[in-house]
Amino acid sequence: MKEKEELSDDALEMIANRFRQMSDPMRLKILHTLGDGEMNVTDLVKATGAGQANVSKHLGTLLAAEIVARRKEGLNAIYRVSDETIFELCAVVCSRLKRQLRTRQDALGGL
Amino acid sequence: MKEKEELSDDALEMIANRFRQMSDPMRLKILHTLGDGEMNVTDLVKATGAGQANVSKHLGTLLAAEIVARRKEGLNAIYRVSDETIFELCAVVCSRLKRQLRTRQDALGGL
DNA sequence: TATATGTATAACTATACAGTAATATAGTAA
DNA sequence: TTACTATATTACTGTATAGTTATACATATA
Repeated sequence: MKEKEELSDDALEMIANRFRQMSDPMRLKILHTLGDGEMNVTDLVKATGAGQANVSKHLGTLLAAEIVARRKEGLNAIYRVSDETIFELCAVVCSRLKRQLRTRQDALGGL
Repeated sequence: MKEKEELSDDALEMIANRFRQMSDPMRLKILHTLGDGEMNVTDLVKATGAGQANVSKHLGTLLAAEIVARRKEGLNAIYRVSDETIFELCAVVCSRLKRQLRTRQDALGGL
């Protein structure tokens, strides 16, 4: 009977790495865009306003982390979100942020 | 009627910042330790094996992000987790990682 | 074949930040 | 007062990485 799940340094590293994938605004933008459905790189470049090389690099890291998947269709590389838990994570963070901001507003009271 | 919640660059930045707080193994270790209950800095230093300045700095950023709270008792600064959603986030990531690793194991099949 | 298009990669720059050592600050005890 | 303890902060170093430019690679088409 263990009092609390122990976390090895390796486990902490893996968990931290997963969060690090989500810690960049541009990657979040790419993932949010892919939430609408699969898309090729060129369209992602247009949708995000980032440079092509930059988008490609972000997709590479997301692919390595198995957060997105890729299929080729002729010249196109079509990406999609393969790990739906990222939306769950974002939902938790978003609602927390909203609550936090609302609390601050309330703190201002009648100002 | 909007097709999908739009996210401003500021919102993306805030969400990314929250994830960034969770993207460091030492901060995760500190938070995991605090999961057992409130603790002062010296005990956190012992529990994590990190340097005092390092722990103090991490606690400072976590405090600024309102993930932990602090109360003073004499010389001691006693910290506790004030944002329980971080455990929710960790739980999602952990179960995802377990599933991912299990899938890879299965991929090896009878090897 | 040559040319154009979509994507990936290499090399580089600039920035952010984790960790450390030394010091400062604040409270306690002698 | 001085000495001690707990915590915070400052200054610095090294490393990781986001973004850019140029280029390479792969596939399609003329």
